[in-house]
Amino acid sequence: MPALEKISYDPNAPVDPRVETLVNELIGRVADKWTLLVLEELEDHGTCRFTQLSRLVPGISQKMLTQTLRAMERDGLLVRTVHPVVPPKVEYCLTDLGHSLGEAFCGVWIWAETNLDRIEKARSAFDARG
Amino acid sequence: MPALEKISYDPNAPVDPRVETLVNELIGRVADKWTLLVLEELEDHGTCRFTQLSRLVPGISQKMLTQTLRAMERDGLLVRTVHPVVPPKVEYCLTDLGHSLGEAFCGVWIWAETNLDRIEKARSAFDARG
DNA sequence: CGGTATCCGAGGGGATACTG
DNA sequence: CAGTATCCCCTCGGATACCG
Repeated sequence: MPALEKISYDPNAPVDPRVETLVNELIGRVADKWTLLVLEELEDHGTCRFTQLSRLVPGISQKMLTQTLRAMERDGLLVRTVHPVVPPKVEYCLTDLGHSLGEAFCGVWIWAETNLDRIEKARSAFDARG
Repeated sequence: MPALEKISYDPNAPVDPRVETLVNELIGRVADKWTLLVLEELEDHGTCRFTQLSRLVPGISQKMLTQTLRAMERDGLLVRTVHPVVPPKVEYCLTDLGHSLGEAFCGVWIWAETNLDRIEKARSAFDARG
């Protein structure tokens, strides 16, 4: 497992509480299930079209895909390009900011993969205790 | 900004789709707003009591605090210790697994702090475009 | 193809009251 | 102190139908 501890981050550093609230909101927004799945697919496949994404992201509805893509575009995580042709062609591509978010989430992704078994065992043990 | 790119992670590595689903569910579970805030406070302050946490986590209701702590205990992220005294005294303490999750989320936290301004500008620009 | 509009049910989550 | 129980609102998100 890569050494994440190398990251220098002082949790005791004084942080403006207003900023802290904004950061919490931002993380809440960005740690959304669909956002993460769309982010993953765009990282893996590069530029994608709408229908392509709806096939790649398992279980997402048209509505949620539209909402998720709009929110990500608004946050500057991806760029939406409309090609003026018939039939319509719309492409979605991650920005540098989007890629950097993907990299930031790598640690969590690795953590989840690494500890999946451990957590399932913890759950079984907890449930067994009643 | 620390080099997160040092983390070796091949997104093209073949992953059992069943495992992928479980990982996604796990991340969805763990990336919960209240879970992250409780995790942060326990990292900063060490072992805490129930009422102490309810004061530390801004805006959390008793109900959500109870639910969040139970879920985290079930996942093996923290240990709940009941001291048989009157008045009751219950202490919550992160496990190694809990700490490792906190470290994994460091990258996301730093990303959010680093890019907060950039995202607010992206939003303003998007909203201005109509 | 790439959406928007509308309806609707499940459940997330707050407020309040009560208990060992 | 550290919860549980109840009520209730209100948002999230799926299903369906329609449009440029």
